[in-house]
Amino acid sequence: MLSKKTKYGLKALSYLAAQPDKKPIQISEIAEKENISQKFLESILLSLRKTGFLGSKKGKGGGYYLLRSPEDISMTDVMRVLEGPIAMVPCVSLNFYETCDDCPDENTCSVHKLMLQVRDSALDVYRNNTLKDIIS
Amino acid sequence: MLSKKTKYGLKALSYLAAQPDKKPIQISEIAEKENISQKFLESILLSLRKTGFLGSKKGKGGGYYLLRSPEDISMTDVMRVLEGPIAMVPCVSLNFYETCDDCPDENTCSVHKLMLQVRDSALDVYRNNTLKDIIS
DNA sequence: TGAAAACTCTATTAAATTAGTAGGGTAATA
DNA sequence: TATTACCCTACTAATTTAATAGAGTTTTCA
Repeated sequence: MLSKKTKYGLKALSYLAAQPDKKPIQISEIAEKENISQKFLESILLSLRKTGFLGSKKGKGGGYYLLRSPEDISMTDVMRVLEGPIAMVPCVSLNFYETCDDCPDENTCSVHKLMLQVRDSALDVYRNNTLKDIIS
Repeated sequence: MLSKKTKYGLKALSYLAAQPDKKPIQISEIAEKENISQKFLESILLSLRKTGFLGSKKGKGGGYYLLRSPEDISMTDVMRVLEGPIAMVPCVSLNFYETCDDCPDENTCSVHKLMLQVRDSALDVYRNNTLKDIIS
């Protein structure tokens, strides 16, 4: 299941991408328009800023804004930051790989085999979608 | 993330599918060979029996066995029983559909748009894999 | 220059889910 | 008829999620 954090993060990014210009948008505006708890959204936007997706401006007239164009923001990167691993098991994860302690051999593991395909198909989708693709 | 229930369920089904004949296999044997807590596995096998994947035989020489051939068991059905919805959000689920209470319009929702593709790609994988496919 | 606006950070918590554990009960077979 | 093995209910510890609270800091503009 997609976490609320990811869902809200995607909505916030989409909201910013849909703006006509690059002016900073206040957290309160995004929270209200997208029906998100403001405090929760605060922490999500903060993590998107720390990972290079958003910039922020303090003080009056401040807020958050996209650092790159929507067509340059891949869903692969966004999902990894917000949701974590794309793989459903660590033993097929590209960026968060871990061995299964209960599994003697990955190569003969049926779960491994299936989840590898699921990961690849999900990656395909994320790689073929930028922020621009999902807002139009 | 894939739940342990699903992981163990898949492993148990694979173990049964890999048997040379259709003799009942005891829970204790599967639990030991696949490194699964026996009591936990009990509850998983029970749910697979109730949903028509497994049969069981009581008494001495009893155990669990597949009711259908591995090539007739689709991963789509197995995943829905073990893991639940294949979709990552209820608003794109075929079998467990629910509206989002925070979302005014599905058709313009970027999350909806992305997750629809992810669901379809996952479904493709599950539909193209039977139990036989993942054990060989 | 100072007050308001807006971001930043830490800590806490309530609810839900997961992954088991415990223990008794029931049915079938040799 | 005793043993084997499935069946069922209830409980619980750990983890994660989704906030909530509240204080603090920085920037801007009048």
